Amino acid sequence: MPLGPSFPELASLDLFVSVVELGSVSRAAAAHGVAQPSASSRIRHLERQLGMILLERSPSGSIPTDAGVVVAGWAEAILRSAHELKAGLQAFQAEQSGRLRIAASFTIAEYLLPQWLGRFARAHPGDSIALEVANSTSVIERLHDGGADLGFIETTSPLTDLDEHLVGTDELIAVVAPAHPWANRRTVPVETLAATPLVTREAGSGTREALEAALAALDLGPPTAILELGSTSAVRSAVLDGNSPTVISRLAVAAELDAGSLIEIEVKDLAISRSLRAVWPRRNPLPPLAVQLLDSLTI
Amino acid sequence: MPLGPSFPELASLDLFVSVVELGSVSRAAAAHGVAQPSASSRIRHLERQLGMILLERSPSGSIPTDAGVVVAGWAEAILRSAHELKAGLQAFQAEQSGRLRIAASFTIAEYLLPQWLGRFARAHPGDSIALEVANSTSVIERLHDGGADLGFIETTSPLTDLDEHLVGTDELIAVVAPAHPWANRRTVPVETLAATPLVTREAGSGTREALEAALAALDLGPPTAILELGSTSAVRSAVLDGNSPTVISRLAVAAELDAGSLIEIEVKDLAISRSLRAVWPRRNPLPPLAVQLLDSLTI
DNA sequence: TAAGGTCATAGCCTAAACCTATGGCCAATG
DNA sequence: CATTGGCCATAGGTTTAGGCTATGACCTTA
Repeated sequence: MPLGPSFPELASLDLFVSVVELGSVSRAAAAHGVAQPSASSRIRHLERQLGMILLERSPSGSIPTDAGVVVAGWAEAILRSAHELKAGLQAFQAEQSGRLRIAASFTIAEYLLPQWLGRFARAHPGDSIALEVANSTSVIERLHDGGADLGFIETTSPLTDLDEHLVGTDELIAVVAPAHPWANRRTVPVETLAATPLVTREAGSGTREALEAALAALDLGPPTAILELGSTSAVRSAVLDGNSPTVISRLAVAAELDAGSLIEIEVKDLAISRSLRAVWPRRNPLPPLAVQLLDSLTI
Repeated sequence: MPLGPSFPELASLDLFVSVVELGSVSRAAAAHGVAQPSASSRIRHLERQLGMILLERSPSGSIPTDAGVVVAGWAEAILRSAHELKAGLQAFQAEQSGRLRIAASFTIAEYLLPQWLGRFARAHPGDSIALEVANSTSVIERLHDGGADLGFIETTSPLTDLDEHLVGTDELIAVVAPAHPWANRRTVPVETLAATPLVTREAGSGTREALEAALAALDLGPPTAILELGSTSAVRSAVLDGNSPTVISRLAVAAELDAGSLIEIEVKDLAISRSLRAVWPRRNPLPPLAVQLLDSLTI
């Protein structure tokens, strides 16, 4: 669902948070490289959008009202995510030039790395990090041919010639919308799942292949697809307001499970889990920046 | 630090995520209530800002490129926070009209409630929640005079006539920037802390009073203030690039501790911790919506 | 009392964003 | 094979939002 037409812009929230931090509109304006009247006007516009007074102006500066303090706290959460995106983008664009070159698989790059890189970038300003997103086999290839210093992959198979470090786990789980009949049962036999039309990713995707392999191991055929979509997001939102289940990475729906907008269904005898590992060439010494990144992940 | 001049707007990211979810620019445009060419142009603008192709266009719709999938995942994190702010704002503005009226103290409203309300609002669309922010004694007053159904406070004192439920803990801790001499020691005696000029909140603030009370209990005088600031944010950023310690709520600096941009200093013999409690009038039955909210906090 | 900081207002101007109308393209359908 | 109906892109015109400079009113501090 869209955010609505009169939602404040990131730039305005950013400016407002700066005002709160720096204690005056003028200083915040300077920090953002705009003229003071512009900043003043933006803040007033923001106040009208939100329908509340955020700052108490005085000739000696501006301090936030009670409402302002609260809104600033909320805005900071948004800005934190924005900085994470920025860090991720910079890593993306650095590509070949970085001091630390990371290759990561899809799921990790999408749901975990932004947070990790965001933290890391704030703690190591000035260090540049390059990020390449690929599938697991390509990640390993990049490590061997020297195109990357550190890799992140999800895999079940043993690794040769690579040192590794466990950084998390992922799991494929069945989920339905709260209105679905399964939502009250919370558990179904695997045969029922296999016989139910699912929303799925397209044939050939890692998620779908893992599911089909797990079913085949139980002598069950592949599930029929009632809807076949090209991205995890599309699958998720189709399940959110549709009435079909899907089997999807837990990481991709963690927020929805938390919020209760999707319900996890336990499937008896079906457990598809993958370790998330940091990997690097056994012989090459790990660059110092990589060591620090790994340290920051294990604290 | 500001986000930079050419950071994508929230509206553009929102639109792009919709395109990924809905599978076509046209549908996303309709969902956002703008004309298709406008949406198309916004997306192209976004692509030029980020310096990468996000969508693969075709006469049958648009699907994200690899980079697009990753960026969409990152953008979703920002939008999640934005929706939390929106939920908080709506609760703020509902004020008297809501079906569930919450009164919360500062720290909780700023650092915990947005997340809680964000989840809750997504799981209970249509229910309106009113939020009032005040200090702990006012919160209790609001419960007694019927102005609020449910309160959230941090307190150490026992409560009369109120039922309560523990929802977390807060703690005042000493922190310094990584460049500060204490950063390597990680621990100092309480006498040293008491003798060191600190960045503090203004006199009368809850944080400062709690610190002074804890020091007084050890027969130590109040700390001298090298800098006295009117908001938690201001204190935090002063410590971030200054060279003085502060004593501050752990919740307020959790992200910075994670990132390593602030270092926690253990102070021997000094432990100032407060329980965070949900409270409500003992006699009045808790409204059903309040029960559901409390349930969602304890899962 | 003068100086230096605060924020607000006024007036102008530019640039960005929107809309409607149109055209090219492909896929599904008769 | 042609037609229809979805998709996206382009063009041109209009509006609006946001920026800047210049100025004024106000308070604090030296």
